[in-house]
Amino acid sequence: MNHTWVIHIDGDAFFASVEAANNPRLRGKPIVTGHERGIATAMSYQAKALGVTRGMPMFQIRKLFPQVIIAKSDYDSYELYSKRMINIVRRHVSEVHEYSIDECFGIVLTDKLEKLQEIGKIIKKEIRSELYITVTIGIALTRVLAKVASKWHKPDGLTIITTETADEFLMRTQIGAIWGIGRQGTIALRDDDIQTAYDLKSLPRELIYTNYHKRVREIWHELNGQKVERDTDHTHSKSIIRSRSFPQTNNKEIVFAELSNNLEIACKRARSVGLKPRSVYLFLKSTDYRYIRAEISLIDPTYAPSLIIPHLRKYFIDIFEPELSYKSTGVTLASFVPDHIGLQDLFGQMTNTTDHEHLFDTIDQISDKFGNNAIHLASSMNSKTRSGSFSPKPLCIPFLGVAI
DNA sequence: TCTGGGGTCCTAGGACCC
DNA sequence: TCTGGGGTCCTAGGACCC
Repeated sequence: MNHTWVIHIDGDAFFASVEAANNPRLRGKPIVTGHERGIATAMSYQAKALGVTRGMPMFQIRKLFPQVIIAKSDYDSYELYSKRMINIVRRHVSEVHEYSIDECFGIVLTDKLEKLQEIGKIIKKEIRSELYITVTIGIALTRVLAKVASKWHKPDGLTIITTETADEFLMRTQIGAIWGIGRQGTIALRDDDIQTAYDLKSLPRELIYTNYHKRVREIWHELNGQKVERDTDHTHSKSIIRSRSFPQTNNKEIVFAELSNNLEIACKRARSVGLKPRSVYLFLKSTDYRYIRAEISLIDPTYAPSLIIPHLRKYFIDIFEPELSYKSTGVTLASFVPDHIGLQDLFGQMTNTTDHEHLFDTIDQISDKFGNNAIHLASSMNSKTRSGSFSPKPLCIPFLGVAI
């Protein structure tokens, strides 16, 4: 009888590996990415071996490990490699679920362990020879178990967990290491004297159903080899968030500029995936951790920020409290409508958002050529966090604001 | 342990209605 | 008008992941 196996593919030190793949001189060297943020976002295994950790400040890395190569993040490349990696996986499995930029799940139907081994090996081989990066693969009957397997031997590993071998693996896996159980969950389960994945797996069903929430119940099933269907395909995002923190201020114009800038960038992303939001959420975070938000419902969904700005300003004025000091703002776009669906009003007229949207198509082309945010809304001018704000030579363009 | 940002999903609790 | 119960819908916020 054939079983449906889950194969989990996980890029090793993904961002750092892509840097090395793009630049052969970096291969085998200690690399850290995140130069633009001043802290390490990803490290190659060589850098990890030296003792570099996630979040470590760059100045410290430079001082302690002068041999480390510091690169700035190149998300366009990471996206590209991610797509290529998924395409290779797609050649060998019947179904692929994209999970994150460096991970995906595939489905394989077979009852032969050798076959699984073979598929795992060929995927690894093709990714290595075509992309110059390595991946770690975990195979098991469920996603949770496949994640246990891929954590087992990193980097460049291939581990299969079968029904027969599952208990050995689970006895040696701390509950906190299980996918879906975080800090709070670990505390709660430890209180019940559940220390390992095996302890959780072995609990009687009645106990799981009377004492625990949905998430733990689902994990319990998956540890027992029973698949829980859940949407892991994040190909179509349900929301686009853009937020940034900045040096604290109570200056209304500056805070609004940050908000406006976030809106512009979120809209650009929405345009790139062809999704128009119906809902726009804005939030302000104050230095005393107050979280103030508002929701805008758009009558005509649009990803032209110029059409949203007037609403944004109105709601912003409502929620802005001048006596507070702020450190962050953000914008969330949600309730998307695909942009190939033309919205018509009651009289069959196309809605009048299209002029603005065409304008932003053009702006997107200009930014592709001259860099992100070569052009931006005048309302974002005061934003300190605008990417590209270090570009030279301001250039005035009538009606649009200023391009830098 | 926190930093920092981009996401998804679930739950508790309030509002509202019958 | 109050009491009570039940259902639904929405939102804020928590938890988790990468």
